Amino acid sequence: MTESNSGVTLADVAIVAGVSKMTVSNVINGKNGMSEETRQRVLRSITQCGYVANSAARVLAGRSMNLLGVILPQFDSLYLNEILLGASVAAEKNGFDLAVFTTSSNVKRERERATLLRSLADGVLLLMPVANEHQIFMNSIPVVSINADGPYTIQADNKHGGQLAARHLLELGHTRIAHLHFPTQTFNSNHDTVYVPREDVLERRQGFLETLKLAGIETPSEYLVVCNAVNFWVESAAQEAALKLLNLAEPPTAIFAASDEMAIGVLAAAQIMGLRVPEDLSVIGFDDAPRAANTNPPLTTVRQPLREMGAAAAQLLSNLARGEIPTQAHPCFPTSLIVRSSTASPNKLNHR
Amino acid sequence: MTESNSGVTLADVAIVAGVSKMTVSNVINGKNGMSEETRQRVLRSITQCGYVANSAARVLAGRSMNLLGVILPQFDSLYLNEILLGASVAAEKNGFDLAVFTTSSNVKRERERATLLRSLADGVLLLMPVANEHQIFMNSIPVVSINADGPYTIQADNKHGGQLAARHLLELGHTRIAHLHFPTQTFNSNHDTVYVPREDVLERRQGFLETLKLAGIETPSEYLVVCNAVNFWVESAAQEAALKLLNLAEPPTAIFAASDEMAIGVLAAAQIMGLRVPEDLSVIGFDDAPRAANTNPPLTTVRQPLREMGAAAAQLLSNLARGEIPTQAHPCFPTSLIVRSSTASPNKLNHR
DNA sequence: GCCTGTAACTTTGCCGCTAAAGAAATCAGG
DNA sequence: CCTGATTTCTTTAGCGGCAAAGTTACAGGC
Repeated sequence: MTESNSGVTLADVAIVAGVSKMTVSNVINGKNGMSEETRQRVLRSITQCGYVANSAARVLAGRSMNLLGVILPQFDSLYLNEILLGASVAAEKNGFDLAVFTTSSNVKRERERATLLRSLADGVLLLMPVANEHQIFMNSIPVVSINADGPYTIQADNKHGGQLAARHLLELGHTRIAHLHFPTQTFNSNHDTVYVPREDVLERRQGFLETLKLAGIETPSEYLVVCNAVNFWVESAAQEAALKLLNLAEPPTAIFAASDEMAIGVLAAAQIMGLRVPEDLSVIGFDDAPRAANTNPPLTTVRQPLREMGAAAAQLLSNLARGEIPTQAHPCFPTSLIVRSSTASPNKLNHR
Repeated sequence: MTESNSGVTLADVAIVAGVSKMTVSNVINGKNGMSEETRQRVLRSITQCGYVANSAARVLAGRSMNLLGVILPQFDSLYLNEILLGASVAAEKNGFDLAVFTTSSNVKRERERATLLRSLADGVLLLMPVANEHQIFMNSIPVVSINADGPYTIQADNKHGGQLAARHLLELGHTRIAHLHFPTQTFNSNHDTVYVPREDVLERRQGFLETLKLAGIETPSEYLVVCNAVNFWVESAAQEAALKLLNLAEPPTAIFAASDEMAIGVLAAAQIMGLRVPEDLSVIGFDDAPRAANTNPPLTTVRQPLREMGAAAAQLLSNLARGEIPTQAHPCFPTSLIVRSSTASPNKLNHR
């Protein structure tokens, strides 16, 4: 019934239906100005030819695809996944669909995807970009970032988050507290020279260090470890880093991991070392990813409302795409402490 | 430095550089045939104007974007996530990037996205489609599906998976075994009439039931429950279904859930009922999603190698996109039993 | 019978880019 | 010095749509 449609265009359908291209176009787009008989004939011809519109041509001719683009490095991140979930729900509510592009943290690909979306989407959500892509979108479509810089951003109160973690461990009586964090610049798999500082990482660390300092605790440099998560194997990177920490002459009694995935790596390291959590080692994560509640033991963590933030980003983008001017360009979401079972007072007996 | 680039086209850059559009195009695309001096002048003009190419126009003019499209209902599925992970790695290895589109299980959106990708991507990975979108892609770009029908598919041995689950529970001595499964047709949020049977669900169930039957066990209809996962809240749907099962006059001593997410819902139901797993109730899942190892207790499950399957799909698509003819159009991956701690022999004393 | 209005189309032109063919200038060889 | 090859560009045409303006044909009013 349906014919080959490889190169079927409006023109082909028009010939079959015995009308002009324009009439076919009008039928497809639900305009009126043609007789019911013609409309039916055109519709029949469309099915007969197996016509499918060419989106590139449509876009070029000025139509919107009701698309919000998302650019992110990879899918294997609980953090990004939660944001994505929130964003997709909010986008749908606003009549937009999400088009998600991965870059593998490669500047060239990131740029290509940004270029593509610039002419295709009605707005872009830029997540953990490697380079500064804002100029690509300048004056074309709106861009929203999360926990990063830009004209429109959704922030979590990362500094407060760092403070919460530090305060919690201090209150439990810890004094030897280490911190695993992400690189303070974006990772770039392309060996180019484009790097962007990661404000969220810096602020989180700053809040943490400041709070310890106020309590009179100076954090030694070997207690501050960067987990260089090449290809996003954060868990194993954190595990390795934690093993080194725990083998120090003066090992920490508590570790503040910059993400729940890192914290899971730390839990694994503790198990390898035969340390009980929280008796021998307290572990606190960041994000409150869904898995955090199911770890063994359940993870104490600093929650940032990622779904809400993702939803807020999509909502902001939708508004901007419709030409509305938002009241807030940089909304900041609160972080909060979720106490579960991976933190406790340090076991004095077990100090080695 | 960089000017507004909202409507900057090749023509504008050409005027600034004092050359023709074609020369600018050639510079951008790394062709030769112009003097080094001209090339530099053009490059300078491009930066000066803040020119960014229009992808829609490029595509329309016949360029490939090196894109593999993925169409899926939503992001909140461990199953889809694992596939996505495998696919993105394999796609990158082949020089393609992934463009992932969500449909919210809405036929209209699904069709729109298919239409878009048809003219944009070099191949499409169709995951859990609501309707049969294959004709949209006919003779345009290759399509690969996973655990579904189509000209090219990646399959898991679902039937064998069902058999494995049944056999394992039988060997433990269970005779009252229930099965929670997905709807046997695709879910459609649009209230249209397009439905597609889900072969994977059917085969899984069939393998399960047949094995029980061979052991002389006839499964009563109230032991076969469909979890109608509207909006993909599979966990809570499964929890509810499990509660009903456990409140039957003759409750099952084991439940085979069609996915790990469902199994997690069952675990929650058991906890609510005050039943110990596996002492009072055995639970077996399907998929071997990453979370399965971290549940409480760790979940016995039937593994299907989702990452490998995703990777195989992307690899197959890459080959097809390059015009190669694959040796296998329907590779089938083995399923295997992963025994953890959520299954045990039924506790005779505890039979109520 | 002439003018006006409207329904039902068609024609033209352009969106921004690229492949292919054309043209002008330079250079080598006989 | 003429011819043919080479380099360095330019022109033309077309990808597949859509908006806007143009063209019929026919009905109705004066």
